[in-house]
This record gives sequence, structure tokens and C-alpha cells, in this order.
Amino acid sequence: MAQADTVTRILDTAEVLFAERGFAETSLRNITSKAKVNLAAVNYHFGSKKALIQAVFARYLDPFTERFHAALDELEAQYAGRVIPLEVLLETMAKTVLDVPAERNSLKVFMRLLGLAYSQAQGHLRRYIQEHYGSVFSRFSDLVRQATPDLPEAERFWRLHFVLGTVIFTLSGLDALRDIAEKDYGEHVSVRDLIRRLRPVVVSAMNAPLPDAPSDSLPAAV
Amino acid sequence: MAQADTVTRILDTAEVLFAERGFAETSLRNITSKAKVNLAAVNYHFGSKKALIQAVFARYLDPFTERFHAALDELEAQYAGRVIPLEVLLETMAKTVLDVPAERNSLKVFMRLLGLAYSQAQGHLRRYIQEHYGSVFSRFSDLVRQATPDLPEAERFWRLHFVLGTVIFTLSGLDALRDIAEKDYGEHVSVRDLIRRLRPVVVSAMNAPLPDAPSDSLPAAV
DNA sequence: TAACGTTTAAAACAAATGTTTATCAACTCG
DNA sequence: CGAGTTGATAAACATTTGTTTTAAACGTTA
Repeated sequence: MAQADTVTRILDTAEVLFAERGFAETSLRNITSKAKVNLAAVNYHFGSKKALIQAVFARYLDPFTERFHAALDELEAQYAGRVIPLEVLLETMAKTVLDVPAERNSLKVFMRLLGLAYSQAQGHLRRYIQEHYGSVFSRFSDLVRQATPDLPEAERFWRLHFVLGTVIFTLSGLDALRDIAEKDYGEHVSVRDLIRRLRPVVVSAMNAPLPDAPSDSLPAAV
Repeated sequence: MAQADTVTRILDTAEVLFAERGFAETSLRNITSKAKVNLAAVNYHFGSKKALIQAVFARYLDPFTERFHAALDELEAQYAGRVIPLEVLLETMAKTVLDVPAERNSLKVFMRLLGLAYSQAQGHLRRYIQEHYGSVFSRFSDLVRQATPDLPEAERFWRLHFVLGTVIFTLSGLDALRDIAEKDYGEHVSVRDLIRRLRPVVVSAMNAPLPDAPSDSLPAAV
């Protein structure tokens, strides 16, 4: 079947180029020439470049949300009404993120795409992701709320985004950082290595003491 | 003097548009029309779009590095050979970051630009920043090293990037997050508010316990 | 004042972009 | 077999991009 082949070849090539150079910097001609398909094939199969971008995301996020929901189902059954500890929730999320792209051996691409989704202005993308995948995040947030009853509502919201920011940011900018790290230490780090390092940091961040009262008196430096 | 006026009007407009939409998505015509200057003025005054981008960064980073160096000088004099505590170092950095753009009332723009510098592929930018401003970061890293003698070399390197990631990521994507937060809590957050929340999180992250040994045996979820 | 370099203005440039069209091949199914 | 759908191909489309060019206006200096 030549059709499916063309479609997946476009997706495979597009996700790599998008991850490497961003959306605006990747032209359809870049994609089609590298994928060895006709230029018009993109508009024929996907309709537009925007739709292609969304399709690239969907291919990662659809299985991710499905598995994440399943993992949370299992967790809830396992804990049978008892509160699921924060560490377990974070661990589960990490494991799901690691699992999904393993099939296509492209965790790096997945993380980079997530980073782009956040940082890139592309309004349509943010809207698309929020609409299609907002529910999983809500569910996860709810569980985190139960796991951290002492945290004020707003504080938890922000901390969750802090740690998500850390993870996505470092893992999406991994290549650049890895270059620096190797130059400085000669040590090669794998993604799994990084996640191992991230875990205690993330947990400590979530469990940090509450900030001072919102008065704007800054403490003296010494 | 019409020249300087044109130059700064271009820079003022460019930095806002770049921050809002990214580099590739902002055309020179967008800039010049909004700045009410001639299209050719950009190439005349700056030479190219790349040079304009670098000039936009330089206008923030030059004063930042200058002040940051000065602040570190002061700190080293103050502590006279004794080790400067980590909290003080982080606090000093935060204060410098907050100070610099205050003049032009555009901290948001500054953070967003930093985020773009990280996430955007633009190779020339990363190279430019690393070449011109790498030394300040090295100096800061050294001080952090002295402040955290128990942390293994590589661990400190990564944690520093973790927390930098958190800060830049959240502050650069602030608008989007603020929208969600306001929708959920009706609460409006200022940048200073966010930094207040960030402080304990960052400190806890840096002081987190060391990760498990690099064996890849994942602990059971329960 | 006269001449010079500097800055603006408007137009034109070549190149690259996303998208559409028209034509042809391949396969399906009655 | 043959009508009809589906996909692939190449060409063309209209825009938009960064950059240059040409001309005029301005301001400084001799």
C-alpha cells in the first residue's frame, strides 16, 4: 500500500526536522525532498502544514494519553481509594513518557516537540493540545492534589508547572547541554541517566517549604 | 538626531515582536511598519536580520553581565574569602535579572528572549551568546561550586541547568500559564510573585538528596 | 554657500514559501 | 473489460521573505 507508506514517511521525516529546527524553519520542500515524496503529497494527505504539525503531535500524544490513563487506572485500582503518594505519581508519569516513543526510538524527538509546543508561539498548536489532551493533565492534577493536601491550591499549580518546565526544558534542549557537559566532563549522559538525576530534584522541589508571605520585603543578602 | 531615534525605535519594536512571535515568524516588514521606519533602515543600520537579533540580545545582556559581574565583585569583597552561601548567590542572580530590564519595563520580554535563545534552534544565536557571555556563567558556576562542596561535579552541573531551566521556562512562557492560572483561580500573578514562589523551590532542588546509584533497576511503584 | 557623507524613501530584486491545478498511472469493482 | 476512484507527479500560482538599488532629503563642515 503506497499511501500509508507515503503518509508515515512524511510523518517520520517531519518529526525529525521539526525537532531539529522548529516549525517555521522547516519547509515542506525540506520534508518532502528528504522523505522522497512529492511536494503536493503533504497538502493532499494532511491538508495543510498546520495540520501536518498537529498530526506529528497526535502520533505521540494519542498513545501517550491512552497509556497514561491506563496507568492511572491501574494505580487507582491498586490503591483502592487510598491516596497515591506523590513519588509514585511522578514515577508513573516518567515511565509513561519513557515508554511511548521507545517504539520509534525517538524519545529525544518527543521531548523536543513538547518543548516546542510550549515555547513556540504557534497559537494553533497550544489550542490543539489543550483541547485534545487537557483532560489527562486535569486528571493527573487531581491526583497530585490528593497527594499534597498541605499545599495551597495556587502553590501546587505553579510547582507542577515548575517541575514540568524543568523536565521538558532540559530534555528538549538536551543536545546542546550534552555538548557542554561532554566538553567539561567527558562524560556521556543518556536520557535515562538524566531522569535518574531529575527524580530527587523534582521530588524535593514539590516538597519545598512554602514561600514567605507575599510582602515584598527582600531579605538582606547576608 | 534622527539616527539614534531610528535605531532604538527598531530595537524597541523588534524585541517586542520577537518575544511575542519568535524570530522566524517576525518579518522585517512587521518590524519596520510598526516602528514607522523604512524597511531598508534595518539592513542599513544593522546589516542583516541576524545582526538585528543579536543586537536585541546585546541590549539586554550587556548591562546584565556588567551588573552581574559588579554584584559578584561586591559579594566576594563582602565575604572576603569565606564561602558565599548558595542562597545568596541565587538571590543575587535573581535580583540582577530583575533589575536590568526594569528600566525599559520589559522583564517579560527579557525572559521570553532568554527562553527563545535556549529553545529556538538558531545556531548563530547560541554561538553568539556563548561566545560573548559565557564567562559570566563560568564565574557564577565556580562560586556555586564553592557553595556546594558536597555535590559531585556532574551533579551540580546538571542541577544548575535544571533550575535555570525552570526559571527561564516558566518566566518565558508566563503569559500562557497566567491565562490558565487566572481561569482556574481568578488570581493574577506578577513576575515578582512568581519569583517569590520560585525561590524555595529552587533552593530545595539544589539541595535535593543525591540520586540512587546509576544501576537501572527501577524501584517498584508501591 | 557649496560639497560632502549620512539617513530616509520607494521601488525592484531574486529566492523561497505554502498551496493549487492539471495530467497521468494504478488499482478496484461492477 | 471498462468506468471510476485514488494516489503520485510535475508544473504553475500568488505571496512573502530578506536584501539591494536608485533617488531624494537632510545635516554637517569647509
